[in-house]
Amino acid sequence: MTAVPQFDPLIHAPGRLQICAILSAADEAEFAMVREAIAVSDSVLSKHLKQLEEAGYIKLRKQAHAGRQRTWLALTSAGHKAFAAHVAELQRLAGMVAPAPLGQGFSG
Amino acid sequence: MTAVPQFDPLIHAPGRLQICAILSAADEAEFAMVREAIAVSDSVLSKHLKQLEEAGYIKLRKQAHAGRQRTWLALTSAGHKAFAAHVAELQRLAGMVAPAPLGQGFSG
DNA sequence: TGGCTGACTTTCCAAAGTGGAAAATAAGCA
DNA sequence: TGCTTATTTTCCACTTTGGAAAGTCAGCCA
Repeated sequence: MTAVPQFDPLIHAPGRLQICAILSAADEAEFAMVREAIAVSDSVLSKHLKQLEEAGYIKLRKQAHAGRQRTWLALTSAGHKAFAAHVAELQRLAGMVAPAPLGQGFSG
Repeated sequence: MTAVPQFDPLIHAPGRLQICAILSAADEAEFAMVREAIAVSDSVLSKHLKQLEEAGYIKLRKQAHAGRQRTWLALTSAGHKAFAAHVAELQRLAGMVAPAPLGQGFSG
């Protein structure tokens, strides 16, 4: 029985899960936009990004040539894969809910 | 943009998410079975269950008439609802991923 | 009744994770 | 050089999580 999956804690943490979700939906997102989307401080977002980057899940692109320095975030292919895998696990959980009346032979 | 959901931390924690998943799949599950399924110590499981119970998400049934005392766990309707809602949020994330054929070639 | 056993529950404590403020750093510009 | 904007680091507090061990409770046995 493999019904109970084990998640990637790096992605599972709410904040980072949200970051990944945003990046998964958009090709790229700006630091400030993400920070506001998940409602955390600069420092916190920066730390999350660092973790994701060190894991090779995202890539930071600093666009500094237009006067202002701005950081754009994007999932790497590894990041996409990891996130997709995590979501797949989650969907397996979802599958446990939807179907229905299991749990009949649970007397042992 | 409401693409970024906020999760119920009580359910989102890996251990408890797994507990809920198990209970969601079965009508009832035994303490020891769950403890082994999620690979934690008695004390840890007990504490998780206490939290879920205090939130009204699960109910403990002590069946002590057959000689040994055994505790059976089951989600309450509130628990089912909360878990389903959480999974729905998760599926919204999944929806952000699914559309595209990921996993093939990502030159990111 | 007293003691034993099995099945949790509680207490105590260490380790990890998370969050924010503030200082530090980087890049471009006056 | 000094200012400004944008991010990163450091420092620190708080919460969560996990396990070991002691405690509790119910039923059995002598």
